[in-house]
Amino acid sequence: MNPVQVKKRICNGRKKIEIKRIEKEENRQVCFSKRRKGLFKKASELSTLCGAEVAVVVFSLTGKPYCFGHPSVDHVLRRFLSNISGPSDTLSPASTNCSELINDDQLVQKPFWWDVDLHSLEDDELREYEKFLLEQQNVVTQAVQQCCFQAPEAAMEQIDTLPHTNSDVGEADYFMWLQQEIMDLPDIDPI
Amino acid sequence: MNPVQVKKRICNGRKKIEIKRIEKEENRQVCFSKRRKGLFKKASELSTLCGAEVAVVVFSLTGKPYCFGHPSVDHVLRRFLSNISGPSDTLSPASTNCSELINDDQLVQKPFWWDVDLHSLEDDELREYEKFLLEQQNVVTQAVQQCCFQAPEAAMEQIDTLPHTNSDVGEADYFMWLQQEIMDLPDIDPI
DNA sequence: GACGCTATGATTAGTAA
DNA sequence: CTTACTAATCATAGCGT
Repeated sequence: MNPVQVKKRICNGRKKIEIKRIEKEENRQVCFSKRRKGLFKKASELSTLCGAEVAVVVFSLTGKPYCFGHPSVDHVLRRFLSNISGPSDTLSPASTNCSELINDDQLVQKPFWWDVDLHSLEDDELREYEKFLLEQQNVVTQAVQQCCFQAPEAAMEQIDTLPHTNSDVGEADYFMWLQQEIMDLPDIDPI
Repeated sequence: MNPVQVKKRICNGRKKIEIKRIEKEENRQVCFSKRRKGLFKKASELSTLCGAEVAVVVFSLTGKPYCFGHPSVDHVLRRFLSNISGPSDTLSPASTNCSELINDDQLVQKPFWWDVDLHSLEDDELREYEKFLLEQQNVVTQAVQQCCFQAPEAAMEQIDTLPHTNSDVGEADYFMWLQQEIMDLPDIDPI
């Protein structure tokens, strides 16, 4: 090994990585390939060591799909989807093989689709989510309080002036529903 | 630190791992918890660094589901399932144009995945959602108040005793994040 | 594109609290 | 069920091939 090579080797090694988008196209490509491989390996080890069922699905920026699963991607996704409820239930045929889960009411706590895995959120997304919760809650509590301590008609007006959510999807429907709720409930316990 | 402790510490450290099922129940449990966390972190890094879409679904031996996804589990799984099930799929049309969304950063204001289309919810689901918001909000506001008016340490303890969400998925991660948030923010305006 | 290399940072097994 | 700790092992960035 000559001195030049030694010097180069010294400059090698992983720098402390900053977790943000890699701008350089080629580096990003290489990093994706390596880390995808590493991710699949980790998933494999987890399933082997702990007897867990794992499925991983990855889409590259170019839209190419990669997947890993134990005992199979299909098996795990079917099991998972059978637990999920919500508007996306066009996937229901996939749940046919999960009778043991569906029939066992004791064991299965069926999480609603809005039961968020907060670990998956980036920091800014978490802050946005907190903000979202605050606003939504503000709307609900104020509306209920209005209903309890004032005339329902006043509550109606109040709702329209409340700070809304950051969602443009279904917002109108939400408030329509909320107003209906307040009208329908004769007695609401103050919060 | 007494000599006994020192001796024990010397025996610490990771042994060369053999990738096979961990027989000892407790060790397997701990290992699962740690490696699941690590797996999700890796997945998160992959999506951030390389702009990839990633979904990870894990079932523990006890049947408890955990999931991670960016931009969301649902999004990635829909895309995946629509890809493998062919053009005449049973999925909603909304899932077919993912690549367009991704490539058009300027035009598309990508809605956060929690921006719920409330109109699509059944009545009981709406009530559940309201309950979910109330509980989540309760946790957040009380925690923030604790942080503002008491010592952060007291807030930490308080958080553990707060009513949790109805979600078993990611609950622990949420509180982990919340605690981290409170520790990181030097100044929080009281609500 | 993929693979080999290697210093370095990241992960984690075993354990105790 | 978590969390902290430490040393041993692993993963990988930036190279070259």
